[in-house]
Amino acid sequence: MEKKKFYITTPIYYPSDKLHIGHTYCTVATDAMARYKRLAGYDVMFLTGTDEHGQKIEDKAKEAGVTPKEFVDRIVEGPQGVKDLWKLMNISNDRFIRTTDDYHVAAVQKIFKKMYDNGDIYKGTYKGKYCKPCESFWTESQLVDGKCPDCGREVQDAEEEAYFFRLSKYADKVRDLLENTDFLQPRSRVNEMVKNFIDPGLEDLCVSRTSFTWGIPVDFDPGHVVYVWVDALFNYTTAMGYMNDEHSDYDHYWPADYHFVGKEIVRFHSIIWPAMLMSVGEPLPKHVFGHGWLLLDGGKMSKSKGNVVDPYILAKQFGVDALRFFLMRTFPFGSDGNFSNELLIQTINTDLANDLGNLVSRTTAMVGKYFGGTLPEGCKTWDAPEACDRDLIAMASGLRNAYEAHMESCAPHNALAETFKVIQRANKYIDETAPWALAKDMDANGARLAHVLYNLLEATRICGILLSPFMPDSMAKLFVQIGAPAGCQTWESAAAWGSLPETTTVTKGENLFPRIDMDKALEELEAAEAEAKKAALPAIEVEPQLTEKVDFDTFCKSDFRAVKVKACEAVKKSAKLLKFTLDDGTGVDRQILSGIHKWYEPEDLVGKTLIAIVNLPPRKMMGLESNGMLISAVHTEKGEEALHLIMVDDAIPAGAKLC
RNA sequence: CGCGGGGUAGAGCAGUUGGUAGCUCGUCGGGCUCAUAACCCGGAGGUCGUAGGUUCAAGUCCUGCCCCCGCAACCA
Repeated sequence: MEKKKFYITTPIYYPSDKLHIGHTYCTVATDAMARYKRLAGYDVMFLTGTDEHGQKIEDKAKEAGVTPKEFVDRIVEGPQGVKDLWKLMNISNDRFIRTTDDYHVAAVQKIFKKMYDNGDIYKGTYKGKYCKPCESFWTESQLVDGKCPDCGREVQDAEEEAYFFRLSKYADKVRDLLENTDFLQPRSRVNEMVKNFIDPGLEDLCVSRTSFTWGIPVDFDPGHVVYVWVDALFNYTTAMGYMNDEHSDYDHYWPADYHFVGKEIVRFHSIIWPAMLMSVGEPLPKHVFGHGWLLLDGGKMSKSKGNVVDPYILAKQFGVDALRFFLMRTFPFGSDGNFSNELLIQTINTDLANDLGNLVSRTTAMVGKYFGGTLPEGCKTWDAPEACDRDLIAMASGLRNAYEAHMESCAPHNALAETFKVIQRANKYIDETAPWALAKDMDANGARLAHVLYNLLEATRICGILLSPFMPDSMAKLFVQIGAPAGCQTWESAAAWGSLPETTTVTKGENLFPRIDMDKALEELEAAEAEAKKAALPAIEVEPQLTEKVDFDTFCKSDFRAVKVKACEAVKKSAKLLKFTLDDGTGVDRQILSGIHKWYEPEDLVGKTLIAIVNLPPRKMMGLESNGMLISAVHTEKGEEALHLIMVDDAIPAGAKLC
């Protein structure tokens, strides 16, 4: 029988900046779901990608002095870029689409034309507010105090020729889809969409722009580019081969089973997307799931607040699997959650180190200690099971079904909670059966002991299978440690108690999840964040040039001279000051104080030829008189001030005037 | 203003179709020693924002009010 297909997507992310923990959250969730479905025997297609067009990217690229394509290339393909991040996070996407890919561009043009030909896209005028200096259109609601949100200047009414999509035509059908099917999940999002957007009446959607060029051109009307949502939303189909020959599995995988999206773009996916698909006559995706946000200190995470969390730092510090697990275990998938480093560490310690890691550790240690690593034959069965045996076996055997139900309703946090109940039950089982007591008389209790340990390995194995979509690498290690061969790592075997061969050999390996020292880890995190922040600063910065002019005479009044350092010493009790004794060509030593100890040691400067301005009025510093000022070049490097004394050719005699 | 979400033990959160209020951390006490100073058991601690209502029964349904957060065309 052919396998059932399952097609799931993440949003395509907007690469105007580095991705943060929020994007990671969504992608990890999608990945866990995809892996779960593969485990359960589905033919899975998992798509992610990047949405690379639009004004903002055009602007950012200009700022960086590169072309838009170069700009997105760096963020998508470059070091610590999008693809790097997904590789690091062990994301198992089958395909990756970039909206700048040729086949997608061509397909979108065809799609646009198709909707134009069938009358759902028409040419009209886009009325809005226009800011002349910024050359930007704004809607009424975007304005800040009635002024341009970018520059704060006055805006004026303006019209622009644009194409519109007849969204209004599909209002009733979309309403029906939202209200009477389980298309949009969780259910609470339905109200939000209907009340906010459909009830007030759906307006036609502007789907082209002329105010910028970084987009897919409308091929039959030069000057217009396709507005982002037509461009972006159809990625889910073009990546499968819709309207292009790059891929050929559109018929196989479409419609998508799930679009996982953040709650802020639910609207586009639940209203505009179905409407456009209706227009082109293609089947609708089965479900859109709008998940919650990760909040920081109860507020939104954003670049402008400067409070984004960097997944690279966390993964490096705690491990990829621990981070993946934390994200899925802690936050109810449909609602917002409060992210904190403390919570992350606590979750890792409680669930992974204390409960799971320790369970594996104590179990394998005992099999090693009491049986040399291999349990004897016959340990699978026991004639007179005790209550705790039955309880553990029942819980572990029933786990897969409970887990499956939660995964099917997109509640990975609950699936994990169920799994950890079994792990906790297993730890308790050790206390109840007290294997160390049984081991004292192996002749009498050896068989019972072997059975107890077998039960523990089995419970662990089942949990390991069900945790593997969340922590693939760690569970692979776990299977090695408990001696579970491939045949008993399957979905089927997760519901079949007793799958583990009786005489497999356990290997006590390294700790799967080391316990984390909270204070120390927080300190290290802080340091890593500070470092990252520093690295993000511009490499070299210099003071902006002055625009105010000085007249020539004023300039000439400044007397710059070459001077030679006869002696130089640090000023006592001063962190910064160096005292220079200089030959300025007059025959009388000149003393100048300069606050540059941070950059130079006095002994290194003796004999150098420097430049000083010599007709500044004398000034006292730390009780010493300074007659003039040494000239240096200053700039900022990675946020730190840098300074270089101007040193000139030693052939220049002391006292030579600069002009 | 509108719309959405939230207000549950010291902190952070769960609570599906209304039926004895749970979890993690912390705290207090006990047990165990196989294990990653981990594990197991028990105690203390909540008038479930507030005022009403429906009901034999409400954190859970209805109404009013108070406080917090988010959204309003491209930040998951």
